[in-house]
Amino acid sequence: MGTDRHEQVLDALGAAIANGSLVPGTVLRSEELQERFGASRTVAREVVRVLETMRLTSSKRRVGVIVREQAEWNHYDPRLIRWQLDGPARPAALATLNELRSAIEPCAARYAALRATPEERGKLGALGERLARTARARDLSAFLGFDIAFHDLLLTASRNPMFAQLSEVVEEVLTGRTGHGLMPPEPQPEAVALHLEVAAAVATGDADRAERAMRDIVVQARDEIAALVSEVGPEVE
Amino acid sequence: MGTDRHEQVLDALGAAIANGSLVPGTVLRSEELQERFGASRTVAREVVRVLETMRLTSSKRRVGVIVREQAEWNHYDPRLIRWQLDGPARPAALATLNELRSAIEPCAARYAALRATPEERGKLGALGERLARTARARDLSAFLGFDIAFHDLLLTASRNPMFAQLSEVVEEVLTGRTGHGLMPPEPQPEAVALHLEVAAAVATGDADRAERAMRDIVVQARDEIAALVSEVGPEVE
DNA sequence: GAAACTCAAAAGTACTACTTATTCAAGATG
DNA sequence: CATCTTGAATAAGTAGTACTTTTGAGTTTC
Repeated sequence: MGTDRHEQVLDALGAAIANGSLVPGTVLRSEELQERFGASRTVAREVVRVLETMRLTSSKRRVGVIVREQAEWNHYDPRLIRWQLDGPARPAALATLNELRSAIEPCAARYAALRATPEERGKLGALGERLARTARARDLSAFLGFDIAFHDLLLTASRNPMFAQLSEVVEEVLTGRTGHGLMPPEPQPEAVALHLEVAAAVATGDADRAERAMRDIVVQARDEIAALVSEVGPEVE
Repeated sequence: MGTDRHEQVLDALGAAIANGSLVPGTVLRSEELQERFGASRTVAREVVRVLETMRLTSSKRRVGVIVREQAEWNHYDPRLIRWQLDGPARPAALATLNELRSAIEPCAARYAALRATPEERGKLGALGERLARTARARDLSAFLGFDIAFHDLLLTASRNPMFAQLSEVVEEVLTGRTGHGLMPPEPQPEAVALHLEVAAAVATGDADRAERAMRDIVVQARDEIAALVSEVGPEVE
């Protein structure tokens, strides 16, 4: 297995902090952690080190390991994102991530139009076509797959490593959306057209047009979600 | 001192990876690391653990510690950002970070208009005023301070922890810009007016207007930098 | 030549001993 | 009585040794 002792304990303790079971300010002693998780001193120490670099905790001599305020956490750590998505705050986490992606993607589209390789431009067009085909066929799961591939490729082609890293986030948001009834039962023709528009703009290197089309996409998604959420009431922070 | 052994070795090794001294694919054995940095086994192991969680390295039994590809790194880790900014790739890193902030801030302005507390709205207006005053007085360093405070407050008021975390990034970009002659010798009246526009839009809760004004700000900054860089030639990736 | 088997190398785990910094409190000093 | 000093207790930090597990690579066997 790829799950050694270290990872098990890290997941357990990290998730406990991420989902609020261990409120900020809580003080843990490393000896206490060894008992609670049946881990050796070595494992406990290394787990604490990792949590410290994720800024979930800070260690002080003579005091112990202190759970930090949420505002201090490194919210971009993939592990933390995972823990939050798997916890009770999943809806709030998805909302946060969706806001992030809606901010990034139009800008990523712009730079993709300026910097994508010829291969990437071609492949983006091909993905757009497949997107349109699966939409017509109402094959929702295939559509999702191509949608994710489309957005991932665009982020990669932006040649900005910080944008590219958000592929996982976009994938999570897109799948999370279809999985929770936050998507119409069949892909909207408008959205498909906009994807083709983005691909065309990238193909011709039209940065402004690519950005505008992608902004339309995320705005549309935002409005849809807002409409659906308003029926239930907004999520608390 | 706050600099214990662990941190020293982490900084040394992390920086070496971040600035490319240790190219991806390089294999390090933990024993080798102990010698090179004169560190104990404990320290060497914990440092490797941390680098692993930052996705700068991966460890495999029977092989060693492998330096990962840049694309796999967690580029949002504050430490990694620091190492890159302090290394030879500083210009490229600043460009990447500037693209990130220019993507985020308009969106952050939108949500700040929707979710800021009354106190925050007031304080933002006050900062806008001080910004205008120092601009008129041509006090560039005071202007920078208020500028940073303005953008930080806006990000915080967006109530999105992932946006709020980028305060450090914005601070770095803004200071890096003035520090390297990438700013006019005195603040541009247009930029100041746009900041006041953002503050006014947030005060009245006008999301669209806040987003638009902030977008104008980052676009203006982008064009200025592009104009100055084009004289020297574009930075390589 | 392919599959199974063995061996050794290096990371992972565990444990013990020692060092250092920091808090808290008792006691000295003004 | 207040304040400063000192020291002891505590918990994290560092060091080192011993043992376990995984796995890549060479070797044997069919």
